[in-house]
Amino acid sequence: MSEPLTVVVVDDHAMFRTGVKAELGSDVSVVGEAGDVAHAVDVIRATLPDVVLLDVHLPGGGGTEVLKEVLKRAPETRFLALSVSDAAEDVIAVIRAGARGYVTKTIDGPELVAAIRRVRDGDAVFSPRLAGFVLDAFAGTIQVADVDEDLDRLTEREREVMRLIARGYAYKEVASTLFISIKTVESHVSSVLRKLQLSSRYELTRWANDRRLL
Amino acid sequence: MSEPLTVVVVDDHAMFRTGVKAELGSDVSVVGEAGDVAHAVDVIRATLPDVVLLDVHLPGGGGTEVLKEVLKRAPETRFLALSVSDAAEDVIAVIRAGARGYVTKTIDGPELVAAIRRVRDGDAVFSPRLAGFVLDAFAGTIQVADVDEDLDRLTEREREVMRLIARGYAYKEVASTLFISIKTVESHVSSVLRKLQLSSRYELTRWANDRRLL
DNA sequence: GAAACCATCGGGGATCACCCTGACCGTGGC
DNA sequence: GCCACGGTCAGGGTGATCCCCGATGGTTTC
Repeated sequence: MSEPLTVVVVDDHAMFRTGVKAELGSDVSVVGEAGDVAHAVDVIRATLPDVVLLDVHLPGGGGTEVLKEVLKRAPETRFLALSVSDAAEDVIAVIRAGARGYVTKTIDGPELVAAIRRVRDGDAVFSPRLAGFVLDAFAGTIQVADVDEDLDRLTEREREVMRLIARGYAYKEVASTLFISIKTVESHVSSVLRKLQLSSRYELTRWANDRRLL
Repeated sequence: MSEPLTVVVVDDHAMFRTGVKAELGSDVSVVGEAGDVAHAVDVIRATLPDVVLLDVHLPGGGGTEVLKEVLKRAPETRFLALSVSDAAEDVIAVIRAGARGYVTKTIDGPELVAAIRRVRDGDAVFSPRLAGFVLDAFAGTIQVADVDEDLDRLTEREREVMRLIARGYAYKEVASTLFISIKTVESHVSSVLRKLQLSSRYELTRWANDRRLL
């Protein structure tokens, strides 16, 4: 297992880059480094490393800019985000942009080497606590809290009707599905729209879709 | 660290459930088990375990049904999916439904105990190879390919109109936003619906929403 | 037992969504 | 010069949506 593992380190603090290189030791070969977005893109394109260690907060647009630019041309490039931040929005943004992992800078040398190897092998690597953010965002559970405030103000019947309307059923289809008259459907829809402060069923579709109620 | 760790095992094979219980040993207390969706929901509601071990393929609707039902009433329940399948769609479906982890049945006892603990503590747990699926789906890279085929057939103006319509704007709102007449909007909407083979703006809203075009 | 909801309906009407046919103009290709 | 296409618009139609007014019967709350 002594394939040369090549890495580019992108971070705006030179001292930190030096520290990373020292910690990585002889198992990993740092073939390039950069301190801002433009240089990072150039260096990565020139060296084509196995893995890019990428700081999230970077002058010139942030780490996501580097991801976008590089992946446009070389989509197989693998990125491991390395940041002091453990804020959900940072993690989610960089994963959305295509990073294959995210670890905080509290990580030690051997752990970082292991993480780099796993990213190189196609795995995804996360500090345990961070993985939760990603999955929450993915499953949409983050927004669930404020859904209920609105959603709870609907009666059971209104929710039923709302679900069908949001799915695109016409009033008369809802009516025959629920064995009630069209007029009753209209009346429920009116209540739903009023309670949710929406003005049309199209907004309702979007509302429900955003909250994955379909 | 000897808090009682309670678990419910849901799997349609009784023999497998027995095997899991034996493997888990004394560190974990199996407070309930079930072999189909309905029983699973009842048992989980009755026992409120720390973690539910959930098979993906289950008679009566599949594991996602259990997730939906239980999370509706008890959103804090934590699920660890346990399956023979490592297919991307299975993994993604169950994560979307709210599972906090996914491991294959090739896992051994101690690993499973460790995974259960981590899920209980709020972490997300994945077999390394599977994490990639989740992140790919999250970053939207899976669907990008077939979006463009349909989307590219729309003209620039049609795309503009489509975006506004899908957001829930009425025809006349789109008209005044784009400084064109309602009739022109109608005409573009017709083209969009025809080209995308959709039959109403509700479907359009969902189509755009699924592809994150909003 | 009144008050406050909820679910169920109706009439009537204004507006909107969607479709069809047909039209005009400008750009670009052949 | 003709033709195809994209963007603009019109008339006219049908059915759907949404709101206004109302009504009835049932439950729960005080």
